[in-house]
Amino acid sequence: MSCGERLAAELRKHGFRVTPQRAVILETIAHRGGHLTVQEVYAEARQRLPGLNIATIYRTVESLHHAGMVDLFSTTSHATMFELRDPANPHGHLICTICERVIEMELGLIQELGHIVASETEFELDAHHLTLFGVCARCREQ
Amino acid sequence: MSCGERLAAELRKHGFRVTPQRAVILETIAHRGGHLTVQEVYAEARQRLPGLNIATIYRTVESLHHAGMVDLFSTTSHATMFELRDPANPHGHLICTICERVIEMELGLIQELGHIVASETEFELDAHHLTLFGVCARCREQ
DNA sequence: GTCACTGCAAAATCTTTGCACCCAT
DNA sequence: ATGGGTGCAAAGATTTTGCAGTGAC
Repeated sequence: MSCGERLAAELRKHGFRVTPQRAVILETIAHRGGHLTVQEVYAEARQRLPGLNIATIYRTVESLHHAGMVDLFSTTSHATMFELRDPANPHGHLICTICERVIEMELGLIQELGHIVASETEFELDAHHLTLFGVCARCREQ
Repeated sequence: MSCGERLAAELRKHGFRVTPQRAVILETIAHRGGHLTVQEVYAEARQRLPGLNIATIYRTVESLHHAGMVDLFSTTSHATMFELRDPANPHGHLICTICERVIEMELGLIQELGHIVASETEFELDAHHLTLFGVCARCREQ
């Protein structure tokens, strides 16, 4: 089963119809991987499917988010970012407030942090989109 | 020295002119305390100083942020939030992704998390505006 | 055939910017 | 008197929404 077919099956499993728009959007997200903004997906996906409207991207991303297929997170700038949720690789994000680079954080570390926070507060971190802000090694040297 | 005078002195120390607009904006922030959006400050401060423009709030907040007097952080919705930086009480934020409530996190906990992250990555968390997303106790019960 | 989905256009937010005037220093 | 700060208006960017038509099921 190809990557596209797998995603289509995933869509149907969640009760979504598999439209050309959604196929292209999902393939774009899967192909680019990592961390994307709506604008980035729009720029790339419209080349593969001219006429694709940006409102469709927003609605698709929102739907996929509700279905648990993508995770959303905020960056220091104003755009909302998101990525495919891969059950095999849950992770978090370290975002550099200087260069805005996004670094992935291992599950083990997230769980460690989650346990500490849970033990000292009544708060339960979401391991699937834990996002921390700070300064990366590269920017700290400068 | 009153609260207003202290903030005015703080402004001058950073090389800012003390205008009526800035005085009102700072007093509003200090009075409301905690976590505010630009729109919230605008709504309240314009009542005290009619004619106050929202662009002034944005410019003031940006200036104060550069001077280290206020911290900015992102929430799940689109508005940027900020608060006065109080050197006597550095802390972080736990934001509930369901009710959007903002809970303060103690410095000790932040430092603990910061050490762990630093030891396992090359990333240095900013203790003055560490923000974590998750689900608060109240929402988890429902 | 249904109705979820899409494109389009318009609007709603949030934020930034150019410019002329004003006032804190 | 200087130039940093402000108001105003306009633009920019991101995101949402109403509506009519279309295509996946």
